[in-house]
Amino acid sequence: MRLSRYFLPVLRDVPKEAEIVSHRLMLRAGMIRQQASGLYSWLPLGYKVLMKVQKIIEEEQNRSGAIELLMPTIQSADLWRESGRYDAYGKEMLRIEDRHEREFLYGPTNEEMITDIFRTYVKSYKDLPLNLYHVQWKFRDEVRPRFGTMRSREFLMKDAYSFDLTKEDAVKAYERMFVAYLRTYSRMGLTAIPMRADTGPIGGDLSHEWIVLAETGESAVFCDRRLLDKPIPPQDIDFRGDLKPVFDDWTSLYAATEDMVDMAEFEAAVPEEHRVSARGIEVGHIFYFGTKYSEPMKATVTGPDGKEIIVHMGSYGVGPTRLVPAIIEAFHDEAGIVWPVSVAPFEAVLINLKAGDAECDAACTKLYEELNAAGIDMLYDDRDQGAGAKFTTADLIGIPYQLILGPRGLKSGEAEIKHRKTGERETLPIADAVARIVSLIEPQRRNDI
RNA sequence: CGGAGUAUAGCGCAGCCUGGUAGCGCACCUGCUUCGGGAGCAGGGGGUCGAGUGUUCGAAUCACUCUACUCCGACCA
Repeated sequence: MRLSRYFLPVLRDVPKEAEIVSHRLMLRAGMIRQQASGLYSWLPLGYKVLMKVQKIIEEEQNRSGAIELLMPTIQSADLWRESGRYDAYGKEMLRIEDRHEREFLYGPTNEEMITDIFRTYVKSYKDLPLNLYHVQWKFRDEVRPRFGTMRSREFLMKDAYSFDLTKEDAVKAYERMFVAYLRTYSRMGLTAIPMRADTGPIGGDLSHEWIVLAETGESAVFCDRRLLDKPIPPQDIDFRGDLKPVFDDWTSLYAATEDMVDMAEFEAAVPEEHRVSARGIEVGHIFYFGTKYSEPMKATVTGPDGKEIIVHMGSYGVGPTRLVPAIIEAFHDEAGIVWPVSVAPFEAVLINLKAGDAECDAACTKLYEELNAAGIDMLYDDRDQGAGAKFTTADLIGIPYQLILGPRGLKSGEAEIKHRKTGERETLPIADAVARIVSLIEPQRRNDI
């Protein structure tokens, strides 16, 4: 993408409403625009990151055996009356009436709707296990939206729903999602720790919140430091095999949020030198809730013995629109965002230090085309601007690698590569630049971890 | 929902107390010169001062009402 033809409204001044660093940086980097309290437009740069995050989530869901579909944002009130949640949900649910005065709502979650789909089509135990998911906008009318898209009213969420014949099978489904989540966060460069969680209004008795440690986190968390270095299950892990050892390994070490923590238990379970008490951002939540919805909504299958069996369900949520700021909270410095390659809006930026100079333009255009051809997601800063402005923009929007070329380098036949994360700079022959950029980026795409 | 604030150009702000032609920086447009860490000079465009009502000869400024937004707290599958 040529920056001169892109839409990137970066801000020099920080809008005063933004308090936390990710919100400030998302506004300054031209990623989002607030349209009303808790409602945001995703501008091109932000949208690009959001879609990369979504893609990783989808890839890992698919790998684990979950199947993607898409349900509407607007749901019928009748469906929610069946589960009893229409009245129970309260003011957080945005209720809507259509022209025929029928009652609808903007979905805050989709347990009812997916259960309806399931009960319509799935009749035999032979069709289980089944895990259906979608990535769709949700609306929860939060009393106090804040922190930009971290806690917005409209937000994007991947929600998966598992259906199994028995609790034992449902726990296996839970373990598959558990492993998928470990891999999902890891591919985004995040260290997310599963913590025992309260099941809340959704109900059930097995639940984990996924927490990224960050100073600006909304809740206090307590865990064992050894969780931070645990290896992530590999790409070729067998999702049809026994995942209990992985689950047990991760859940054997203490980790709990402030709602669930018992300090005496924490201190007994974790040697002092391994204790971490910090703040964290919730970036996902998974539940097993048994027959809470399947029973009132009559989601049953016929079992091997011909008897009707109520299915056991779980739901598994992760929010791309919250993950983007969470990643920024984890990866930034004084100059701006420092994206991990796997979710960076562009993998590298080519900085033409003297746009308008015929030789510089020609050399940069050639590099740009070669990098595109090599499959690098490139931004080319061809604007007629001073070098300083270009460096500042590149740093702010956090592109992992800056390939810098100007008249001076052109004369000596050398280009420069700046590593955004470390600040390290390397000078190399222009002819080697493309191969070098490729060799830096490819191992960090994390498609293969 | 309790408490505290804010609202003036795209963004950041001054002006308000003490009523009298709406300003500054950045951004934007034109021209020239620049070009390795947010360039310089000159010229230029852009505003129902959040909305309404009132007081007044005259309201961004004073009074009242409303709305939006932010922060702290409570809340947060």
